[in-house]
Amino acid sequence: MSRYALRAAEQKWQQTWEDRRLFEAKVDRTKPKFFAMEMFPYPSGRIHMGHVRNYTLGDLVARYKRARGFNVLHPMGWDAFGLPAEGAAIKRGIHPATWTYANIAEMRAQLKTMGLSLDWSREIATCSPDYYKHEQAMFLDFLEAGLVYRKESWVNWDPVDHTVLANEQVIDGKGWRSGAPVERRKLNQWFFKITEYADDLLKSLEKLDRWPEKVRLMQQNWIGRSEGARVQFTVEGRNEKLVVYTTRPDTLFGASFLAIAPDHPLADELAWTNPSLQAFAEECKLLGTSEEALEKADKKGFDIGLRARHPFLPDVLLPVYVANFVLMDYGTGAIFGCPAHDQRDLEFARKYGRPVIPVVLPEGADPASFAVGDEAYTGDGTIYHSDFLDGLDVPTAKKTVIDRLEEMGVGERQVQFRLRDWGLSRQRYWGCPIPVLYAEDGTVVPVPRDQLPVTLPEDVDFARPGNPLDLHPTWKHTTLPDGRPGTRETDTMDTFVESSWYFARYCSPHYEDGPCRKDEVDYWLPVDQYIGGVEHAVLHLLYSRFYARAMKKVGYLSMDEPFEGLFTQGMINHQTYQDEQGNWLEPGKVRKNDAGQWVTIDGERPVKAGRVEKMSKSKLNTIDPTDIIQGYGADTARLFMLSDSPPDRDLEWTDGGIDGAWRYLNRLWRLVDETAERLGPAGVSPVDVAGPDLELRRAVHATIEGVTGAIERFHFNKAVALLRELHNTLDSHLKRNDPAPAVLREAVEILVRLFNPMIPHVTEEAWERLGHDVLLAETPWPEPDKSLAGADEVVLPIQVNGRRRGEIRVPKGAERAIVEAAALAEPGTIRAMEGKPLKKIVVVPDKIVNVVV
RNA sequence: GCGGACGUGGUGGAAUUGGUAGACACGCAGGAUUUAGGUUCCUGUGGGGAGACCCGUGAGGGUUCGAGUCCCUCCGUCCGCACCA
Repeated sequence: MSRYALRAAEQKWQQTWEDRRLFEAKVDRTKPKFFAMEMFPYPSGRIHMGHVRNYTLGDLVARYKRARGFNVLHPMGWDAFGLPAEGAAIKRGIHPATWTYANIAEMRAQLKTMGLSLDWSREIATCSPDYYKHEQAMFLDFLEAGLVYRKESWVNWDPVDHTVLANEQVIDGKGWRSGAPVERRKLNQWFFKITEYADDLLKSLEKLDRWPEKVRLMQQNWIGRSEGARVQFTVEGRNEKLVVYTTRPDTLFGASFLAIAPDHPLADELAWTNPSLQAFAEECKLLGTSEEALEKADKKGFDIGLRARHPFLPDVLLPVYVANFVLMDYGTGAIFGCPAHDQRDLEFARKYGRPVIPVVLPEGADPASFAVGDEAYTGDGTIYHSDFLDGLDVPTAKKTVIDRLEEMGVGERQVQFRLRDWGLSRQRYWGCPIPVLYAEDGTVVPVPRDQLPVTLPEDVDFARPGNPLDLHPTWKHTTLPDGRPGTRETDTMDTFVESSWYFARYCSPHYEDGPCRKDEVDYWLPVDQYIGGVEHAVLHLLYSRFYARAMKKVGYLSMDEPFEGLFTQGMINHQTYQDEQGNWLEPGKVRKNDAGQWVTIDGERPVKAGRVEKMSKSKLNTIDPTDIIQGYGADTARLFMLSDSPPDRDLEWTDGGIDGAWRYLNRLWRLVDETAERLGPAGVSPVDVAGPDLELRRAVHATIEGVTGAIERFHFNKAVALLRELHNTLDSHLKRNDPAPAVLREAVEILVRLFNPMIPHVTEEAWERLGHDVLLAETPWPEPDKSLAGADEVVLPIQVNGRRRGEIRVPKGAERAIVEAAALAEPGTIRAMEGKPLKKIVVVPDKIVNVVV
């Protein structure tokens, strides 16, 4: 069978599956359901290797579960809103919709060549009004339920993309797409109240036992729960109190100053009359928030002249600073500084000459001489210098001091989260319009439901910078329900909103009357296995968990956690190449010369082979999946993706690897083709075999068990290895003797069946060649014959003092005395014992024997 | 700085609860078939030694009859978070 015949076979089977609507899912309460889902792609134009890996993994799971008798839902769609479409519009003068739908068509065709067991009848595109009208309706539901609100706030402004970014989208102080340093701006923004669920989102992580530990930890850190207290300070000459947040109220007696954020309301107010304070605050805001900047940044403060009274020490007045290291959006935007027990406070105190008063005495330290040097003491110990707290340990002191603050009415216990509400407003065109209107006085008026969807205008000018919706001459001007003139909200939603509920839409993708049909989502959800990249560990995966809760609250869903099982795949890497000038070179433009050195393919210029890195356009180390599928077939690409590297680890793309997969497919086909005539009739199981045939049968059934277990545990590389091992075993049987036809048929068929979820085309072709009428895709997963599970005899390694010296063959489950005798009689044992007396003999039944002398 | 993961041949990687380290591949070497080869087949392939054997899972120590696996110290690589009070 040539490679072109293989390509033809792939098309044939893809057509057959489609014609028979094999993968279209329906509710069937007689079967257990299984919802297999991979992260849907952004329609950028072409699929890349990351998609191939993702969908190969998901398809293996879906096909395997189907064979195991599950009613499988395995859908696909398009995360179709997003900024690149506007980029294309600006650059090439194409409307974002045109560009997006053309990309979808292209990528759908590419995906179809992979032979995925997808239910294409459920395909969705989030940029379609059929999708986003439900998103708008849900927005109004959330608004009524108090889960969405609007407020003026400081936002992360991306000066290149001209839009606001969520905190999650700011990486090292830079926009996650543009890479431009983010600026701070004050704008009216819509927010999802994700913090309302902060506690639940955190606690429920424990129940997600089929999620990677790493992802749960990242979310835990992101939500960032801390327990502490709010403490009020009275400020001399002012009426209102200054409230600080602290997790160390036990160190209150060590306080030597207060500090507030540069954008704290008090700082803002004083800056009006104090130009140098204003200058200082401006300087702080300009300071980058990048890693390096923070590393180098000095602790800086500005004494604003106010004095705050210590709540327990009426004689102590603490100076109030504006400090560059205090953040407005965490806690209250104000802190008390206790230099002895906090490193930042210490640096600040040393610089501005504030006293350092230790109040926690480390165990074993001398209270008379203990002093803090360059490092603050943050450990446990005994409280001292602290009046009514003296002698307590740290946890008890925290409790005691908060109780006292509460009694005095100057503070309270407070749980604080690092998580902030999800700002969803984006000043962009290609997104879901936020369905609200504004009266002339600024009052918010929800768009009446019978006016949904609010669709995007098509005649848009992308040439001018800024929000095209806002710049549109007429679109935003409209009439309020009561007849007064009004304007539309011109911001669109963050594109993470669409991906936060698409799993629910898949359950009833054509339902008109709401985002999802209750009976359908109740049957299919939650997603049993979700597969995608770890880069979404906090963004998408946290938003979706919030959204499921919100949808439950307004009555659409019955569950909280959308993804019961999560698997995060590794990246695809490839070697990088550079010429002498440092220009990146494509893999196809370099080769190894006879001396084994890398050179350019033409001019013999030397090439520097660099690190193996994630495939990226900028480093030109990408391989186009379509080229591989055209040249070697989808099964080859799929087998390569599953071989060798565990799916959660990075995979290095190599030509050798793809050749290896290709050669194996041919070897598998050859086995089927060459033995097909010698097999017994289909459907007859071998019985009462002995000798080599029995051994072969045992290997076959052990492989069924091994492969099944490996797939269940996502050890796909192991599953491939076990199958190749069985193939090797079968080959050696074929060479040494002639297996009985029924035994040979069983071995070949099991090999083909176990390989089917990985390489569905060639195995389907093989199944037909083996004389079956029923499609392999409709054939159940094989069951191992338990009676073949164990051999009668086992080979036991014999160790002497922990070193392997020989082996014995004994009946399985042999008595200890027999095993010991055989072990001690083994020539290798006798030699290694060197006549020394036996001290001890350890026998692990059917495993190992260790003789100790 | 904080949190986490990992470290096994030339390479990717195997090794249920501690029980024959290197499965399965890639690569390499030698051989066979072929007009040819992105072909197939055979043999070998952790290091040392002619050999019985010795040494080997980042380094060092420990527990154990037995450690890649468990404990301690150190080194290195990668990932996430980062002035979060």
